[in-house]
Order: sequence, then structure tokens, then C-alpha cells
Amino acid sequence: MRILLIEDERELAEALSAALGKHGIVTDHTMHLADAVELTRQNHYDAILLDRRLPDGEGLSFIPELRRTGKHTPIIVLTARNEPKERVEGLDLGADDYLGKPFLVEELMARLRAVLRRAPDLAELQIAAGRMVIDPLHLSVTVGTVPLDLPRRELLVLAALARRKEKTVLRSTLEAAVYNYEEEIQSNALDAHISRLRKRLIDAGAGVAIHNIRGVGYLMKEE
Amino acid sequence: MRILLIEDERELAEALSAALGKHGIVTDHTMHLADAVELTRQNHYDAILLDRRLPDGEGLSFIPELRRTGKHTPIIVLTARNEPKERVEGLDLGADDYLGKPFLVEELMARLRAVLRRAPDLAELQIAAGRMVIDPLHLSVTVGTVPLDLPRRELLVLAALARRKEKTVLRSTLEAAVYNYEEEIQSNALDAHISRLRKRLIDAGAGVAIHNIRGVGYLMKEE
DNA sequence: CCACAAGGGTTGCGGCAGCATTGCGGAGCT
DNA sequence: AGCTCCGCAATGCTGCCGCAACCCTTGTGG
Repeated sequence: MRILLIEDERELAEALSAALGKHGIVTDHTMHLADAVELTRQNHYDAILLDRRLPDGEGLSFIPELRRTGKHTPIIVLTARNEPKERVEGLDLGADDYLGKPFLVEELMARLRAVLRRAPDLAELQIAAGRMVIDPLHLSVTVGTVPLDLPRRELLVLAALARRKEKTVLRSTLEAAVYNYEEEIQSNALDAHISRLRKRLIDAGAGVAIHNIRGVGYLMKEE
Repeated sequence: MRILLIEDERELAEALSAALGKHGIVTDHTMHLADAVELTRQNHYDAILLDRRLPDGEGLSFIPELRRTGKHTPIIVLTARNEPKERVEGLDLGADDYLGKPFLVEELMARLRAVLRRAPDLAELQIAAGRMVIDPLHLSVTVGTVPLDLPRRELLVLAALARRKEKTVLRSTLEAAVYNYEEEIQSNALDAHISRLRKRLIDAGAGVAIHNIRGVGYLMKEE
């Protein structure tokens, strides 16, 4: 799960990014509308969090701009401008939700889950693979009826592979699923996650196997 | 998939070439505009990556020069000159995209996919042949619903043949599809790849056969 | 019809790049 | 304080792929 955060208060952005990270969400952050348009062209986001007052303009103007490119990514507006009239304005412009600052991260998470539930094509709510059911929104994996708790990064890898099971997933795609563009990675950290994940999947009898495609990426197969 | 990289910083060029190689892209590299014109006359490229500041002039001047020869190859400008005004300049001259340095390889790949998507004649997104579907951008092959994982080089050969199935593909064309001009080849390595590929295609029941045209090249036929 | 040459097919070998595994230590959480 | 997560790096291993040897096929000339 990966979202774009458009927000000019650095502190809030960092706090949010950390909080979302704990929920298994990878966050890309920008302070400028201009960059935001670019980023949505380059990356796939499952949702977008949008501030209204931004240094280079009114955040709401971003919404029609994005829709014009044919994307239906859910957008949640986060703003101090929380008068009823302003809410209507935002939602009429195509925002999927509107949340006044200050807010609780828990509330944001709930609303995030809600809008994603309404857009099931973009981000599956549950992924089945082998004897597993993966729920990336609630960060849970169950094998049969037994819950399997995985570390955050391993879960992200698992979800990315399971989402495209029986198909190769490029190494770079996996890296994008686990790390945002600020997190540098200079080692075989991804391989290490794969390794540990494999062991856990075997221990749990998950009914899937992760194969390597040399020079390309990885592939999850059901057994 | 083969691209031309026009870039005078050797280190960057090598790093890029290596990174693109991992995505199954063969890169030719030159540091001089004069050579670039020559190369585009001799080879087919699916895209061109162009630096602006080059030892023998402004890279942008290459764009109209190329277009004048009737080629519509997508061009992505890579440059440190990343002011909005300069972006407009590049795009107005006919560049298909404009990317400021420094950049992430992932971003470049995404933009590359985007420009190729817009130019579907030049590089199909999926190729069907026999019971196979080949996706050269994602480096995957499936036979029916079963994924078939091939080594990188064999996959490049397969894609080059399938792209022109039922037509002879010159030996030199195949070599160009798999090797860049820095990679010397002094043996029958290509034949070896063909041989191994044939075996795998039979094992997988791919529904195609690779025939040789003596002294000319190879030909893929559906069964 | 045979001899010979040249191009192609196949296969084992070896070097090496990429991958797997695992212990370590810092960081963060409870 | 004790735990887990996770990046890092050292180590060993795997399999890709260039190479070359050897065999087979095709074509040509006598």
C-alpha cells in the first residue's frame, strides 16, 4: 500500500508518514503541487492525502487536474479550512473525503480504509494465496484460521508478491513496494527479507513458494 | 528493447546502462552528438535518452535533426538544467519527456514505460505467439496461464523473434537485440541461446517453432 | 554420387555475477 | 531492560552464459 501526501507543514508530514508507516503504508511526500502531478504520473498510489493551503496554490485545484489524466485515485483532503461550505467545495470538486485538522491518525486510517473499500479495483481488500488470506489494510495474514504475524517489511513484500501471484514481480517493483523514495537501500536488505519470509512461510505451512528469476525479480507460486 | 544514451558523464552512463540492463534493456552509449546521428541511421532504437550539455554542443539541437530524418523515436531529455522555462524549451522542441538530474532510475523507467505506451507501434506492450504471451516491459512470458521463466538473454531473443513472427529476423538484428556494441561476441553464443531456448519452448509446449534460414537469420512459426 | 566446405546445432566446462543465508549491532517499542 | 525488527556485510552457492569442441546438415563442383 502506497500513498502520496501533499502537505507543506514538514512536522505534520513527518509525523503522519511515521504513523502511517506503522500501519504498513509507504508514504511519498511532497510540499508542492507541481511535483505532485509529476509523481502521480510516475508512480501508482492507492490514495492521495491533500492539504488545501499550499505554497504554490490551492490544493483543491489538483483534483480536477488529476482526474483529467484519467486517474480515479481516492483523494482525502486534510485541512484547517473546515467550514461546512468549504467541505462541500472540496467534495464537489471530486475529493472522496474531507478531514479537518487537527485529527486523530486513527480517524484518518479509518477513513482511508473506507475510501479504499469503495474503490476495490485499485487496492484489493483481501488477497488469497495458497492457504493464506492477506489483508493489507489491517496488516493481517491468516493461514487457514491461524493468524500469522509478520514484521512490517516482510508483510509488504508478501502482499506485493501475492497481489501478482504466478507472475514475475520485478525486483525494482518490490523495492518500490517496501521503501519510499527517500529511503536509500545499499545492500541486499530485500533479499534478506525474502529469505526470512520464506522460512516463516514454510514454518506456517502457507502453501506458497517464492521463486527467484535470476536478474529479473521474484515469483510467488501456489503449491 | 534497445535505447540510445547520449551522455558525456561516463560514470552516470555506466551506472544507467547497468541499471537499464537489469530491466532487459540494451543500451548503446555515445558521448558525442555527431556519433548519435550516425548511430540512429544504423540502428533501430525504441527510445533515446539525451543530455543537454554535451562536449560538442547543445543536446537539444539533436531533436530537430533526428525528426528531419523522419524518425519519431521517443526522446527523454536528462539534464541538470531543470528550470520550468528550460523544460518548456525542451518539450517544445519535440522531446517526449524531460527529467531533471539527479533522478531515480525507477522514475526514469516509469517515464520510459509511459512514452513507450504512447508510441505503441514502436514497442508493443504484449506480444502473442502460439500459446505464449510475452510482456517485454515486465520481462515475463506465460504459456496459457503458466508462467515460464527464462534467462534474460533467451527472453530477449524470444521477444525479438516473436515481435516479427512468421517473418525472418536477420542474424544481426538478433545480435543487436541481445548485445550492445560494447559487448564483444566471438563465438556462437547466439546459436547457443537459440538452442537452449528451443528446448525450453518444447518442454513448455509453447506452440511455436524456431526455424533457421541458412546464412540469413531465424524465423519463428506458430504451429 | 562422392568430396569437401561452410553454416548451424548441441553440449560440457568454467568463470563470475547474482542470490541465499545468517550473525551482528543499532534502533525503537513495550 | 529485554525484545523484535531490520539494515548491513561476510560467506557460500547457483545457474547463466560465453566459449569451444564436435557433430550434423546443406550446398556445390567434379
